[in-house]
Amino acid sequence: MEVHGSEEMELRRGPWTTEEDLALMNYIAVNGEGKWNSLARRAGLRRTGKSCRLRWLNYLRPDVRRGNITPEEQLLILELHSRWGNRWSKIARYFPGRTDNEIKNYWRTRVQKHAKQLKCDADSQQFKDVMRYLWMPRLLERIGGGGSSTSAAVEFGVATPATAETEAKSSPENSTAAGSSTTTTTTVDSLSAQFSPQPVSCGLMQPGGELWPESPPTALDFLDMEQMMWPAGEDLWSADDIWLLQQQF
DNA sequence: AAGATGATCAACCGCTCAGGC
DNA sequence: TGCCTGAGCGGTTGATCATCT
Repeated sequence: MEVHGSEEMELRRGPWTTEEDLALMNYIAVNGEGKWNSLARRAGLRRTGKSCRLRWLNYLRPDVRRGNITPEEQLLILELHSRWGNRWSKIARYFPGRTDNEIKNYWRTRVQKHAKQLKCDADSQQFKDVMRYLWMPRLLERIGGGGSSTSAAVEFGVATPATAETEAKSSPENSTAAGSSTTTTTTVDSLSAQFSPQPVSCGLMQPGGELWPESPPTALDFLDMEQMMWPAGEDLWSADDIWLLQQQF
């Protein structure tokens, strides 16, 4: 799409062409990234610096990972979002090769879709309970390949389907922010340990006083296991699931 | 077969912040 | 101190594709 205006303001918008991609990649390969506005001019691109930066970071970078979000990644997204909210870039640091845009899109399309199906807000406590007591245990089952989900749940600090109902009914307060934080801490700790046996400090403090890892160096190896890929088109929730959940709201 | 509807995701926009002058 | 620029973040939009009727 062309933008009308003076010669110097003849900026392009919309989808990038192959030629533009090549020009950007070639320029960065030779000159490196940064100073995006001048980079755009020197590379001969009629794009804003912002647009070039976004295209590079979200699409052209060689280490960008594309494809389905794995159950492990979904689990970690749920955990980290419950902790930090919509801090997408912060969350994305735990997913080597994934962009904040991709994680944000996943959340908006998949997670918020389920909240909508349940007729509740994705930020509501009700939905957080569903994620904690139903969604995450199911993801753990997937990760465990249908094996011992209970032991996996203990390891990851997530309620199993069998225990969740009892716990939720007997003690609703357990799912308050304070109650969740204990479980969440354990879960993120465990996930971080799983993904990053030798974490690199980034200066962020966990509640326990230990430093968070900055980027999990072994996560890519773990997450790249093809057998862990989420089957295309398969959804976590069946129509029956939705109906049953709706009865509880 | 065709139009309607929904889902996905690339790209844009507005805003904030940091650093240099 | 204030202004400018670069960089980054989160929210939103719109094009495209898939599915449904």
